[in-house]
Amino acid sequence: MKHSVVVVDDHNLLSQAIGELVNSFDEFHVLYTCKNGQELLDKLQNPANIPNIVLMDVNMPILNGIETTEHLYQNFPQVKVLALSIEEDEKVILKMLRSGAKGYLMKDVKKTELHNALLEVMEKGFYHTNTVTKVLVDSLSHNDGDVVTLKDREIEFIKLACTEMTYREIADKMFLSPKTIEGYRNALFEKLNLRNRTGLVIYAIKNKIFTP
Amino acid sequence: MKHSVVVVDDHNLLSQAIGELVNSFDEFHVLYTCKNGQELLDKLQNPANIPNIVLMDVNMPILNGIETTEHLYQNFPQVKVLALSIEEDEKVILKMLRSGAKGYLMKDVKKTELHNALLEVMEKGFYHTNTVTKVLVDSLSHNDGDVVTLKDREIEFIKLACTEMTYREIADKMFLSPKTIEGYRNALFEKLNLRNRTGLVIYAIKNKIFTP
DNA sequence: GTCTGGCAGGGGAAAAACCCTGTGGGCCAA
DNA sequence: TTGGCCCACAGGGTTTTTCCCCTGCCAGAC
Repeated sequence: MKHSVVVVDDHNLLSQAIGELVNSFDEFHVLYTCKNGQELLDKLQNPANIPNIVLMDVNMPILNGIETTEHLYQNFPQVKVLALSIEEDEKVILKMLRSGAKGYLMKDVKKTELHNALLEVMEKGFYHTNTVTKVLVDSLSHNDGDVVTLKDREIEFIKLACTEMTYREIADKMFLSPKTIEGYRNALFEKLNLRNRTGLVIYAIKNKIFTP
Repeated sequence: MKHSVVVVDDHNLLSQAIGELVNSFDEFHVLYTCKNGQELLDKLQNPANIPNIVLMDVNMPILNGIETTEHLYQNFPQVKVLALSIEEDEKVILKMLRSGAKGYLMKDVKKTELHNALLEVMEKGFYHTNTVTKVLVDSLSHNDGDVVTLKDREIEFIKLACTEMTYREIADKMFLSPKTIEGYRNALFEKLNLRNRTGLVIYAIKNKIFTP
């Protein structure tokens, strides 16, 4: 009997196209496709809808790949999740794996590699490309002790610093003295290792505190 | 005889999956797939490789969808380009259409809509979804006269302004006087309607001059 | 010739960046 | 209870950078 696969991706065309691809493999067939995590969880209420493998996009609206994977790991541990993403961001990869994904595929993998991944996941329980393995190894040596945590008020400030407002205007908006704002700024420069406001803006965007 | 289609997308899996989808339509077959615009142009040197339709991703490395479409429009006008993208940005859509694309599909279209689009492009020569039509109509009322064009040297400056360098350091790097750099900055502030460097950084990122 | 555009400078006001000090409230432990 | 400590907040004062206005040179285009 063929192994069942569910594709979760918010882009209709992609989920269908990937589904088509999966169906072309002898050992697998697509049970159904979903547009987001919520839709998948709804479907899984019916035991007949529980697949062997979920091919999950990371970036989705409503319920994203990470949250959904976490939920699956808690409630349907028998389901193997393979993450599928264009993201090469270390943090995202690690988050997915921590959430319980059995593998992480870049969207530019070849058809044969997808086939391989599906086979290996069913057989060994996991599949990791070289890229992902490297990220994992790096994350060990990488001094991950300096996980900077920002306070709510600091984040609020950063967002305002990403506009054309002067610090004086930001101070007014936050009902604080300009001097206090300087304090926030200096603290952030210190702990994020930045030289000036431009650095702060780039940091904010990189870390999705502010989205242009 | 079936109409020939070429898929251009930097993500291997996606191009193959979409190819699979196209092959499932009776009236079409995939000639080959490419990873970027350059690869396509290379292929087209051989007349046997000229397809009826190109399904082109907009975001690609090396030679992007817009430039490639422009080139095709100049040199292979008989080839119909259908843009395929997750981007819903008005500007991008307009750019693609101005470059000569015959249609613009969001990547979340359904299989049947892709089929429709392919059929219509072969028959009528174009295919536009409601979204795209709306953008076109909007672009008429929208004052699109202020299409700001930036010079090469200005773009070079903007990129450096998106770092933590001071203007003096930027001047050194560009082998110019700090005063000249001020000139660039002031000209940009003026024509982009900005107040300060932070505004410039946000502008650069929004318009993909600089990617964090 | 004139005109435009890239380049460069002087001078000055404003903002940003970097010092160091101080207050008052909450919290914890002697 | 009290003294010590941390922390958000705020002020004084100074240097550096940014921002703005106005002028001038020179080469290449018209």
